Amino acid sequence: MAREKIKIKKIVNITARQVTFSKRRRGLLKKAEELAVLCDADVALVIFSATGKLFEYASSSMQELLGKYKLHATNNADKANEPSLDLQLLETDEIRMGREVLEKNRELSQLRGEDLHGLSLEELQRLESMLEGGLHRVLETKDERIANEIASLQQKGFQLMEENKLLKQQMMTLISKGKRPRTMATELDNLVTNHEDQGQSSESVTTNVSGPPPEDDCSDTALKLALPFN
Amino acid sequence: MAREKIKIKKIVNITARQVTFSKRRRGLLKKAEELAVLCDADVALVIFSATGKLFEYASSSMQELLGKYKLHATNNADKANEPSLDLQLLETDEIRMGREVLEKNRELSQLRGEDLHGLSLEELQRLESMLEGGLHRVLETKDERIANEIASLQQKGFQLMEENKLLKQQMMTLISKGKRPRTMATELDNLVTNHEDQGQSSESVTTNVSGPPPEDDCSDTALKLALPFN
DNA sequence: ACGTCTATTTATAAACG
DNA sequence: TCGTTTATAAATAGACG
Repeated sequence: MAREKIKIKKIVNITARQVTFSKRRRGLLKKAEELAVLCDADVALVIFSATGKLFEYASSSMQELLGKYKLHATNNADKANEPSLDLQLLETDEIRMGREVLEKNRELSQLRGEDLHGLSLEELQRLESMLEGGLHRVLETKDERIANEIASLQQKGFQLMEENKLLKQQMMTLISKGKRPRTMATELDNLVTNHEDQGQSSESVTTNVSGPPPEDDCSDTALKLALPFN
Repeated sequence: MAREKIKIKKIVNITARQVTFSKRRRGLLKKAEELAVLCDADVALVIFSATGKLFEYASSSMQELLGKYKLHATNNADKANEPSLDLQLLETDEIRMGREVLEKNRELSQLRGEDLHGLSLEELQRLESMLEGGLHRVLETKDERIANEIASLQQKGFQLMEENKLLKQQMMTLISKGKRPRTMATELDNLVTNHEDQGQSSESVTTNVSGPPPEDDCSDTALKLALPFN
């Protein structure tokens, strides 16, 4: 309900669908709560995303509400059916779930290309475009992720080079002054504090620098810093 | 949300509360349905008025949805509570099947490329090769099927050409002998019996030949015979 | 994915019949 | 208790970062 009016039918673009889902979901949950508060009503709202994630709101205990609902539902159904319907419902639920499992398995094995012999040409086409779409989106996100990792590595590498340059300068200064470290701790103190005086974009680096084994040379330190992302 | 802004707290005036309830209830039900349709989500909404009247919406079967909800709830609750949380419906079969459905759904939506954000690079690679494999096999069987259809069509076409050639010869023979048909039936009899003496692989054709309109020329007959496979 | 912005569409509070 | 109207508050589609 904004910029453009939209038809109320499944949004085809997956990204747009997910965005709309998260916006409208929040709106719906909010309105459910408002109704419960304003009008002193009992409200239970259960939402499953297409991907199976669960979102819920209940003005009181969800269990309680669902129990109450079940009473109403079975009461109304009893008018048409025999009274022992509750047990029947449970059975059919199981059966339905069993069917669902079978159906999902068939779909999965078709997508894996395992059980294609009963399918018409049209169904094969449908499978094909579904697989192509999925593959396309997988490659997209993979590429994106890889690009990010590369960029991140480059960034870290650049920071490390800067670090190393500074560290070498500090070393040279120390050496040229003829100083000799009394303890490793004090030397490191000097390195860090001096570096903070000169570096501008060094917050993240200085945090990482806390307490490296003094025996390591620079390249080894670089390796350690590059590791923290998988 | 109109004329005046209102605080979200219980409306004291009873009449106003009931009016607001009926308005907002309709709005909420509408929005619940919109969310389900737009985003392909499963939505269940249960509303009890303060007076105990029931209003509900479910994008599919309410029973199914509530079953699904119970599974999620028990899954999450099991982590923190002892398993005896839900006394009524701890049928292990149901829960196991439900878990299976959830799992299958997740897999399916990943294969469709919809829910890729939680995945590692390795998992993406695995998805990619699975999709590629599936696509490969689908294309294979599709190509195979298409090749078969083409070969079949060519075969039939060849047979039909042979048929036509023979029919024309028969026609020519009849005409050159100066014969004139007394009845259509006898002429057709001649055509068919003569043809069966010479043709070898003509079973399927002769069965189709029963009772064609005699006004048709040869090309039209060929058209009719070419139809029976889709 | 998530937050922000903005132009529009929707929902709705109050009033009236 | 309803439906209708109307002015205003909210929700949100699309765009951007």
